[in-house]
Amino acid sequence: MTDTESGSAQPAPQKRADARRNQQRLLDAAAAAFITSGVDAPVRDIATKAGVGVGTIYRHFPTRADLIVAVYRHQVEACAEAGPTLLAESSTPHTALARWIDLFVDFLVTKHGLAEALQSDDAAFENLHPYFLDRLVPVCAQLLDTAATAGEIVRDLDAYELLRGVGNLCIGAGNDSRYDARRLVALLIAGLRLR
Amino acid sequence: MTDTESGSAQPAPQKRADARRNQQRLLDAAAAAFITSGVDAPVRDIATKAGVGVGTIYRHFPTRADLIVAVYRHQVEACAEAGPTLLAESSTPHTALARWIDLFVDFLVTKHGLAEALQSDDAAFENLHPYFLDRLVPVCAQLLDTAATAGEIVRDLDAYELLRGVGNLCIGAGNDSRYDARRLVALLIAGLRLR
DNA sequence: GGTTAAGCGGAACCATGTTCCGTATCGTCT
DNA sequence: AGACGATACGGAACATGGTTCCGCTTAACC
Repeated sequence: MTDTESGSAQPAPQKRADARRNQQRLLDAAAAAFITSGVDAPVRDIATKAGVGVGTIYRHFPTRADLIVAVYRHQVEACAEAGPTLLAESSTPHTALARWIDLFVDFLVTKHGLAEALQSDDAAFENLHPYFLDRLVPVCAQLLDTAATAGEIVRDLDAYELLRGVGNLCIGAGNDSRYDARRLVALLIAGLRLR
Repeated sequence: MTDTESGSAQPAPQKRADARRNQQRLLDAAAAAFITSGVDAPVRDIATKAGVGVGTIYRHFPTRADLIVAVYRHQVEACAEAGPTLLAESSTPHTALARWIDLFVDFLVTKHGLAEALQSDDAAFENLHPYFLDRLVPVCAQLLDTAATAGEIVRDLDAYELLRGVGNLCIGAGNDSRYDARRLVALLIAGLRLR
């Protein structure tokens, strides 16, 4: 699926074996660290866990966002691909939209601190926006548009704004039993409905 | 209103003049710094702007939250007091609720980074939650309860959750013209309505 | 085995928050 | 006025975490 190896022509000079090995170790260590300490686990910790020096982490993943993207790429892809599927399988476009948003929320609340990072304007996370947005906004837009065309929801909200809103609502879910992000997201989606 | 001076008895030994002067300077400098650099403006910057040493800032405001609270206390009070007033003046409880939430949103989006800080689990901001919540949750609860009793909105959402949700939605407003927190908050409030 | 460039490690540097203590100043008492 | 103790001050020193850089290692190829 990705553009690594077996590509069209020459531009893949095949990295050295130790480089590939270290990259994998870093991904594993980062995934583990993200679970225990959240997505802003100290760089040194991740490097130590992977048994490499800090320099190596920066060589493979220049910014923290690159590392996060690499770790979660599969899941984001899965979420993106679920959009059309749900649209085909659900009884109404609004149902599909609601279910898809559920997937998105699940993804965010299970990754400690990811929602925060996504909204943060910290330079380290800057590349996170483009990646998530490029991949998910079109999917969400299609769901919104289909539902709007079916006359189920209001028209004047674009996918970007909705995704950011949902992402924002997910901030701090998980840390606080009195706050249930899913319920608020559900209210937001309910607010979209035409009455 | 506050419990400073002219109190009941002995426990106010009257601070030294330079201490009071520095405290005021710090408040002014912090207010200015918060506008230009957000609520996490570097401690040293604020101290320099106020013409004092960093030690002085910590003596007067042990945590950043204390400083933020001191700077914005008036406005939080005003917001809290507006609750009953709106309830008395508005045509319906739901209108009062919507207007009050508007005030709250206005407050948050005009203070660069305050919404972020409010939701952050950073230890430095820990005292921010109690203050805001103690002051505003009861007000919001009364608005919610009145509207629910009037049969205008759903019952199963408590004030804490709503305020956190609205606070979350305000994160990053102001930095991004494509994201309009007010619109999403309005949708959320719309989602509360019984239909 | 010899050569070379990709890759590595981690010391060093920078930015920030936080603590601590020697010194300066205030307020008061004589 | 002068002295004295308590209060408050400043900023150096320390802690933490991100980021850079360069001398050394080693995989890959001849």
